[in-house]
Amino acid sequence: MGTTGAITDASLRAFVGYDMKRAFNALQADLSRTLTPFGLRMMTFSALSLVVENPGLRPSQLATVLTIERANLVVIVDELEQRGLLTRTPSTTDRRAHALHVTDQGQSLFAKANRAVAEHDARMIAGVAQHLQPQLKDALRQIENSAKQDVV
Amino acid sequence: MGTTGAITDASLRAFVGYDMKRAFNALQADLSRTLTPFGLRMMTFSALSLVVENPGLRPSQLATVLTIERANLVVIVDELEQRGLLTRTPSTTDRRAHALHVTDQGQSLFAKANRAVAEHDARMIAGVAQHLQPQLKDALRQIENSAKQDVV
DNA sequence: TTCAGATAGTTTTGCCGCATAACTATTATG
DNA sequence: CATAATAGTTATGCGGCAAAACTATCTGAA
Repeated sequence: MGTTGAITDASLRAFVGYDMKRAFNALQADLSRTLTPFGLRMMTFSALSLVVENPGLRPSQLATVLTIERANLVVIVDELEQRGLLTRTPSTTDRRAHALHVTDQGQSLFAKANRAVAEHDARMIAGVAQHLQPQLKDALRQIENSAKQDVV
Repeated sequence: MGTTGAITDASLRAFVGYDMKRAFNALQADLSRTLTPFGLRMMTFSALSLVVENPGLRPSQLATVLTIERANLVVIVDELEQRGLLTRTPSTTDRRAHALHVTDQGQSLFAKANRAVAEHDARMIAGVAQHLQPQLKDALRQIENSAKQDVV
């Protein structure tokens, strides 16, 4: 067995950051399994969702919302475009820019994937008391804001 | 500017997983800045903390607690050992195994880093109502468990 | 009006986190 | 005692992500 008895991470458990890392890692691993049948990853699913919700979105805007660099978005859009899930058409008003639109095929795949993700998310949060669920989301958004403002 | 008006991610915001990803990413970025002055990353800080708390821990046990593969722990321990923060000594009872111990220098560095991380963590959670903070941690641990059990 | 600076998209490169496979040395077990 | 299991290690590769450098285009101020 071990050294003497049980191993403890009590010191780290004092940090909400540690709890978040563990929860998110476990959730992410499980979500990946949910998305694999659709040929999607977290990032490609999120990108698809945002283009569905914001037709005509430009790549740079999408990168901003996803908080990743434009450079990294290129391969994501490449992948989705090559699979015929979205289109990249030149902008009519700005010849530098492109407009992103989801194809019918992309819409269809997204609808199915979104249902699966919704079910997955429900499973994840099921163990949290109903009345605490909105407060949990509020707390997470508050932490996101605290972390961003802390940059200063 | 944009396409028409504001870009929305309301569809993704319905998922607690999305809120968690964003919160964790922001927190992690900020925590990295906190740890940089100590020459530590999240992973090396966590490893150091666990060895401080569990002297004589074996690498395989450490990997299990950190939920990473033994193979990846090697480089982490290598790094900490080369910096003189911990020692890797042969186990007396099992000639395959090693025992990890933090050096005085490691203890000293960890004490300082731990204080900085504690302050960082306090800033992160400061925006969450005091009475909700323990419930937030409970919820995160519950989600971690839900995600792990969902593998089945 | 023109030209310097900003912006959009892209390519390249590299680091970090993490998984898998394969290997050696040692221990445990049927 | 032979086989299986375990501890540590090395090598390899993928995904997420950042930084730098480049071209094409747009914008704003002298």
